[in-house]
Amino acid sequence: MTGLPDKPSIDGLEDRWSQRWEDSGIYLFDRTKTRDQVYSIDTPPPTVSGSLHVGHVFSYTHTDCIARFKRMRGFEVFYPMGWDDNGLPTERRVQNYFGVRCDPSLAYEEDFTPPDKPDAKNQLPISRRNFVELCEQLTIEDEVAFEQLWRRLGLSIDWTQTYQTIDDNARATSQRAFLANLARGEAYQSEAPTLWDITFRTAVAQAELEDRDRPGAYYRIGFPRLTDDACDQRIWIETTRPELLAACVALVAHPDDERYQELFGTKVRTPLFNVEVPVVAHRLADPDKGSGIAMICTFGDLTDVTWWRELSLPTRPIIGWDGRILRETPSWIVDTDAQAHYQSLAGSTSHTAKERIFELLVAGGHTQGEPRAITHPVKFFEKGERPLEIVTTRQWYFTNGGRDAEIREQLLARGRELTWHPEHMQVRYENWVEGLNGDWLVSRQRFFGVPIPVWYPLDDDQQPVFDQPIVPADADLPIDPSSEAPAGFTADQRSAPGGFIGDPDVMDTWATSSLSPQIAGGWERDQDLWARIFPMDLRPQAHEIIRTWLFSTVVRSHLEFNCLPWSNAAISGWILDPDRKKMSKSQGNVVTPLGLLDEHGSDAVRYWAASGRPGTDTAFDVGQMKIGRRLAIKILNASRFVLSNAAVVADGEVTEPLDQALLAALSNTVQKATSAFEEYNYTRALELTETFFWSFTDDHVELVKERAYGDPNDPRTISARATLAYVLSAQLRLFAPILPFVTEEVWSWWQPGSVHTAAWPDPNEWAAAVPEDTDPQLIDDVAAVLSAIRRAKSEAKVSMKAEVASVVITGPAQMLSRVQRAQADLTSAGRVQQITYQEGPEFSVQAVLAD
RNA sequence: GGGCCUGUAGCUCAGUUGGCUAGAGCACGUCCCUUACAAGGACGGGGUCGCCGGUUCGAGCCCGGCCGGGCCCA
Repeated sequence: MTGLPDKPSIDGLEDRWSQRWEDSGIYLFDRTKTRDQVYSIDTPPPTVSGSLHVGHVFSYTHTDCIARFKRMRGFEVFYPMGWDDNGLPTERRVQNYFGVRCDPSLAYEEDFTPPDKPDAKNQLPISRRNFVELCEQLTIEDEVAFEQLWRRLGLSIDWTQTYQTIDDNARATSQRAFLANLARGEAYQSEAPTLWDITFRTAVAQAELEDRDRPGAYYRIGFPRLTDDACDQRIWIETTRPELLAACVALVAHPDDERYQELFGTKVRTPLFNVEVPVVAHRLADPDKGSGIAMICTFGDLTDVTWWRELSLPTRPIIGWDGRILRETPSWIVDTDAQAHYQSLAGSTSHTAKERIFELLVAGGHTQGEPRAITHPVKFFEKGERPLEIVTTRQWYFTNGGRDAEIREQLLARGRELTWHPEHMQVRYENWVEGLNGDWLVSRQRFFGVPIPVWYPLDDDQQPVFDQPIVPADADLPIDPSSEAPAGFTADQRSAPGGFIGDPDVMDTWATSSLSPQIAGGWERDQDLWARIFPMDLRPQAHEIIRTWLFSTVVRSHLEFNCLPWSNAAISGWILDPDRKKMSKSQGNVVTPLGLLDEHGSDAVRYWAASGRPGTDTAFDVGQMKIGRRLAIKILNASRFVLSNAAVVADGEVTEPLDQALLAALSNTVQKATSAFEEYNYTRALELTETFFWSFTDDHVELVKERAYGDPNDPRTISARATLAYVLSAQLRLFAPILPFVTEEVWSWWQPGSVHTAAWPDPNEWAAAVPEDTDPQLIDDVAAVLSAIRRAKSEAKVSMKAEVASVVITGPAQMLSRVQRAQADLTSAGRVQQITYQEGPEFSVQAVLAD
């Protein structure tokens, strides 16, 4: 006990207590505990190449409230923090910051120092390993700042369990898991049509797609029929991508479409390029779209890919990896005029090619009218700015149920096995899994990521033998195949006939972050730790990454361990700005988290965060923080009052009915708040606690004030003080998960140890002090009378100290008898000279003020 | 187009398995400088629970339709 301050303040509590918690190590994970005693949390690693915003503060607070609750419930909480520094955002920052770019073909330079003056236009090419080192260097600075913010916010993280998604451990874990998938046949390579971002020049997975509405136009193109060369009967199709005409492999209509029945099985000729293509039928052709008949190209969209695959159509690619029309005239264009047409398009972007081909179509009379403008959804890489193309490349995939009904069923079952908070978020998982249209494409043609840990032998013609990948030994992980040689080879055999090459690609960011339980929990690195924490208890995260992070983590765990990675998923909502829109970047940057914590105090900001229910989007509301701040101050002041009455004598006998009723009401509150917290509803728990607290300070404290000030040997005084002590202790513990700083401060005034390692209150804790038949209703009845007396004074515009000559209370007999048992407290709190009781059906109070 | 969530006081939100006269805080108004707290406190006004219909003794809650907002997926 450090004694009571004269003028308590909540300012400065954050620095003081976060330092003490660090010094005393109360959040460190105790490795002697076994799995059943542990509560383990798979914390989302924030992306470090940006800045934290209020949305982070919001959701991380939710998790911390749960962590603190579980800790007080007696669990040993495993609560690590990770930093997600792997991936594109960091790459771009490093390029700009240091003026370098990654060239994986270069060799590692030992003592590389980046240019003094970064030249953004003339970036210095460096090896992947050097590039990665710069990424690590830059992200460390961010991570320090992030950690400080989290400490300031009061997250009860074990800072010795921190990881980065690009550190040695994460890379080794990611590669180890990849190799395990490879050995079991769950990772495989395939040469296949792939969604491709032409800006970043990398493959993109289904999970990274987004549809954006873009203006486009239907171009009408006539295809002459082969059979009717006598008359000019043409098939008119409408397409939004006329520039792919040279890549056309067929026309397609719905099998039931009456208009085209006679055409199925016949052939037509592409205008301008004179290539014969069949007319085919497929259920995916939409009779209501355009003219109901469409051209199939290599590849205009994903439906083209489906048609190509299901109808065994030829492959006629004309788009290169840079998104431009291939320069070389394709072999299937044989006619001289057709070749000339093609050459007039070669090398141009799809935009230019589109304009050019329209001119050609007009000149040749192959089109009718002007293009018909429309707005249609176009697929984009979520981080990209140009429409995706589809190109055929060799890529690595993980099985994820997208092509295998059995695995899909198993993963759907995992989704049902998981406990979702709130429940309805499971639907998003189901929708996603049911809508998968292929396996998980994990290879990326980027640099700052975890390298795919394989090499390929080169044959005598220097051609890689892709189906015989060379894998590293587990002990050598992590490896970088672009700078290290596989066992049995020397470095100078790289790229030589009979030698080897490394796989140039890195893995998708999600391929590594989907292993966050494995990375943080020591899988294959620290089996002792792993056995104590896995499967984990909780995955907290936002709802927009259910399809990515949550799903991919379930996939990896299912494949590797045949179980769920955690039993609960708590999905947090978003922060909305006052216009009900998702808090935008510009808004978020104006309101910096640190500024908020400075201005309102951490407890106040946490209060605001905790008032947003799990899964519910919440408005950014400074008003709510002000309420939180007021609550924290109120806790300080009320506690000071309670403790200044030497209420520390907690073992005194509780004899007064009012006190007993209060303790009974407290038990109700504790019981309800506990259930709410057990259901991850920290908002409800807070609300219950807060409601009890305000009636405690407004009514109970006022009622017992005089009695508490009385003779320390008077049983009535002892009862008051003992009750205040019970109630204060319980309330501090109830508030502790939400308001860790102010509760710890008050706790330190009179209790040993930390409130955060104290036991969560039990509804039966003070049962011995409360007779069985105690009715907590007494509290509400007395409060109602007190309130009526105050109303009389307020209406008379007199001070609350004013004397009341007489009070007549009318109400049902049972109520009157309850009030009567607290009469002495009532008369002293209301300064009432005389109380009389009158039985009646309706409750009413008549107060006559003294002169 | 399909799915999910959501609509309650001027604002932000509670409202348990359907159950007396629908709650809280903020804001607003009136009052009170009271020995825990004036950056406080007491008291008060304020709602056709989005709209229409149905089930029920009884609907903010359950069912159907419509309207508005949001998200996910096509």
